[in-house]
Amino acid sequence: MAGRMCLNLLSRESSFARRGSSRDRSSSRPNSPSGLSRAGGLVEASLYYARSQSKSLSKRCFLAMPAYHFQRIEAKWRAYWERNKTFRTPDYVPGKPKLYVLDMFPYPSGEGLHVGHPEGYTATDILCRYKRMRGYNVLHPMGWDAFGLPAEQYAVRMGVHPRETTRKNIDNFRRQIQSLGFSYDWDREIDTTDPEYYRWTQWIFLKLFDTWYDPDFVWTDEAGRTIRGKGRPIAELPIPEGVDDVHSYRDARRLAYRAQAPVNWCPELGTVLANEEVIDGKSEIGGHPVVRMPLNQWMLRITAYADRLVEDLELVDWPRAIKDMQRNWVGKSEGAEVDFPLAEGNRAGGNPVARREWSATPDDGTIRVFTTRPDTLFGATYMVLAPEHALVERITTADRREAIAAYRHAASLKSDLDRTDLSRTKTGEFTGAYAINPTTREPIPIWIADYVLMGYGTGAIMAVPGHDERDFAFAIKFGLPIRRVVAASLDQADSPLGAAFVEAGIAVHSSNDSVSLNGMDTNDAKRSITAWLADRGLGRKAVNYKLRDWLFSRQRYWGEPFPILLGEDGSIRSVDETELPVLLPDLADFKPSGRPEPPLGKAVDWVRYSDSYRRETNTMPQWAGSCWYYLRYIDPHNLEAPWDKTLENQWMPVDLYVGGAEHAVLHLLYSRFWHKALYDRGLTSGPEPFHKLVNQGMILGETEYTAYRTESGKLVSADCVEDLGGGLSARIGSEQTIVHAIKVESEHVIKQGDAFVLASDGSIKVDARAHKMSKTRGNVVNPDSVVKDFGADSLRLFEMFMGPLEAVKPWSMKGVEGVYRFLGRAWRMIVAIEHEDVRLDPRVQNVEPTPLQAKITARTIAGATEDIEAMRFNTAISKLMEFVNAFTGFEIRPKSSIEAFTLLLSPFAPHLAEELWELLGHQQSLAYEPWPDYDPKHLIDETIEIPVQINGKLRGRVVVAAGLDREGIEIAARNDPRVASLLDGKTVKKAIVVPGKLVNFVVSEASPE
RNA sequence: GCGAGAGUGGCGGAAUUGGCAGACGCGCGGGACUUAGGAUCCCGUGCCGCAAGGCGUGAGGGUUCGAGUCCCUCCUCUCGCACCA
Repeated sequence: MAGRMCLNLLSRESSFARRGSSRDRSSSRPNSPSGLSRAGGLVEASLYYARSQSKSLSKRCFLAMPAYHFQRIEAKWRAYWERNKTFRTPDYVPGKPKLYVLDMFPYPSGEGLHVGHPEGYTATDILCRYKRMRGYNVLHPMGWDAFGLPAEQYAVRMGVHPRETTRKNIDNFRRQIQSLGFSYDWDREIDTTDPEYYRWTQWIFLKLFDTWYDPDFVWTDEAGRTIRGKGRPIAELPIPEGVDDVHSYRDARRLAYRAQAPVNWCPELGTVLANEEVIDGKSEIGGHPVVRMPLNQWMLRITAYADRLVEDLELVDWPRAIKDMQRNWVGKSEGAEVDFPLAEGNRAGGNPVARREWSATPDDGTIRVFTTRPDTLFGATYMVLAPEHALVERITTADRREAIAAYRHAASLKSDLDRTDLSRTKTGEFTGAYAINPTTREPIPIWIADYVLMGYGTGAIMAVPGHDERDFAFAIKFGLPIRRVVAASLDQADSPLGAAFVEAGIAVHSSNDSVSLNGMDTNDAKRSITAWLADRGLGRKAVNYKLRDWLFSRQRYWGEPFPILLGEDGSIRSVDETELPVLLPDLADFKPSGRPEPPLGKAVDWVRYSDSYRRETNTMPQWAGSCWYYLRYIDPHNLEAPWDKTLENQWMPVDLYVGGAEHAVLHLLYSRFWHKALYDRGLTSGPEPFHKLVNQGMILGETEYTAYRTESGKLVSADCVEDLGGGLSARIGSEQTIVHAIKVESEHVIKQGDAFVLASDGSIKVDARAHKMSKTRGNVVNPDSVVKDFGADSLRLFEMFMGPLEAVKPWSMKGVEGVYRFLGRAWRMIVAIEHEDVRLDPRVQNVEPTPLQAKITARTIAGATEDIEAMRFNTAISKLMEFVNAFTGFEIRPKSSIEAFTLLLSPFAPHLAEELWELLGHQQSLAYEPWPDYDPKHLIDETIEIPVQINGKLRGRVVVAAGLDREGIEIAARNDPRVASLLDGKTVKKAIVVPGKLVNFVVSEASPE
């Protein structure tokens, strides 16, 4: 039976298709928006229907013509916008305020777009379309972040040049993005791999190379802010007397410098990685192991800007979480540096803690430490050096040499992963040497241990086991003395320490013949002891950062070449600006060697610049291009400069920046750093690039129900299942059994209490959750298929209707159908469906709205406008739905209301709205039509319904005049029959009347009868 | 462990400053139109209850005439950081 039905349908469809195609030839342009012949509409529409929807929606009726044919409509208006350059943004329009709305540009992967991309893009597009109608000159560009590892890895795997794959991927991304009808100014499209783009990336690098940071320079910027510290031209760097090698002196102080540094080498990826790209000792991309090795690398001195990067977070309107992450990443901590003299130096005689001058670098006989708790100095009972610390070799005593060497060797083999991931059991070795605690003058043993990191502070610590958890654990393990020097109160000065007491408190047992901290609170104690140390040249206030300088070179092919020449004599020279861009040489073999020599070394002719200079063969990391792309959009075709300064001043800062939270500390910190360096050099007009930042939440796959089954087929309740690393297992009785996950359809699951269980067996709990979309899970939703089945407008609408933009939320195909139905209802509200051609529904008439209609229209305009301004697109859409629900019930639909609705709909579903706008008799695109207005008087009700409560419980409702006073409302409430009967015989102790809100009678429980 | 955020129907989610909990959509139930309906339209739908009514915003306590919203304690989940001295 079903089969026959199908056959019928198919034959009907194919006859339509035949008819369509014969007409097709005679009509000049089926997609021509201007050529929407009213008579041709039917044929055209059915042609599209039969062709493209037959598979997915074949059973949907199309006899009631013309239904909502999104494919015809969307193709038509995309072509219209493109042909008319509707969204081309003039550099400047007199009288129009500017608005710069930026999306994080995508990395064009081979996978194509996923539904997460259009989430942020739709949000910004809605806002841009809205603001254009509000009279703003809106800059809304798009481009491609196309250098980087994945393209190269893919190219290596497939044996195609990355230039080819990149071009193909960009074309595909552009096609997909354009299919969603975003109002980008495509004339401003940029591509970071375009030599005309990366020429300027190299140019900015040269600026960084030409800049040194003067931390004490106090200056006032154009906004009148006083700033301490400035990046200044290297030519202004003062060269001290007695410096012969000016070149080396300068090179060591540039913002871009070469240094031999221990780096994160990832053999699998064949490149070094920045600290930010290493997670738990593994590469962020791919999760490959990373080892530390010393290499000569390009570094960017981001640490010079650490303070300003933190302070200037005050200037921007960003989510608190992102600001916290950045602050955390910079990791500023204030404390003191303290010098501990080695005890061996003492043998020569003299006072080890005699008054002396503080030296910039500690001498051989001194271990310098950084501490945030100088107030606990009296409790330092031993010291620990990082295994890599330079002094270890020298101070280790002969009898400890072997053990120390073994420990250092073992530590060097450990990857960062081993050092952090393994249980926090402390290991270490005693060096045999002692240092002198400058406060107690006691000799204290010096250990090495890998819980002290060479990369932070001075690579050495004073260990205060009484007041630091790590030191406590170490002291317990190795039997080192633990001394209390802080107590919660004075009477606890001698109470034993069962664990480290790390909070602030009162200093105890902290005095010698020249200083006493006893009785001071922690803050005072810090100040006092720091002053005492400074006075003796033994210490000083100090600030430390977790932030490291940015490792900026990669041993890869697909990146920007450095505009740098290396001399035979080891000198470094920049390429002349006029020689930019330094083109990436064509290489047939661009595979990484697996060793730290970059593939560019294979371009022998390219490398050889002259007899005495060869080119730098490292390339820049992927972040380089994205650090400044927002500036290039402003002036994308400028051949003379990266951007015109007047234009920069006019457009910057970016007013709204929308993208994923995964860039919280990488891209967003790096680009702020570049922007500040450019600012210091007078190249940008403000200190911060992005004023308001919004992170869209991740879109998860559809909610899945998972049950668990043992290998013998027995079902196991989900709360017994645990993941013990290797795989899933369940505890049944006393036995541990391997289990497997099986997918359960939602109709076989019911809710019981707060858990889901199998409908067939309530004792078997089932996991219900949405997972991240991934290829392996097979839950990835392809926007192309959504566009094909439901149209771009439906996709856009659903992306916004799912929930708040910032929230993580699961995808739902049913939800897409829901908004698709809404668009269909909107269409049928305006378009006559009983005719064969596309024409206005006769109920849409040029008449005055009724008071009710005027009220609904005004409310919809007011509500939707407010919601769009606040980026609450989900509730804005629900208000449009309410409008449609109301107006489809009206037999007469005033054109003015219908037009207002169409304009309100247009930012969300622009294709459909343009089509309706044309149908309503307008010749031009609605893109610049003024946003609908309303008379506020329609928002005010003449009568309102007020809830009446008795003892806080809703007992009735009364309708009263809107402006009625308290007494009037109370009388009305008392007169409500139901309320009156409930109040009968009871004593009203109090009547709370909130005009316009509610009435609450407080009555005594017992009635005095 | 530290930091941030979030827990509301079967599901996604609404709910100015404390003032009618559950807008809107999905799903589900019923009906209409139909040869047919996975189209469309109409009605219903937090839970318990025949009803009257009662109970309901993770749990417990508090403030208040009144708490999803404010305060305290706890639980769960998500994200970020994680031996940073």
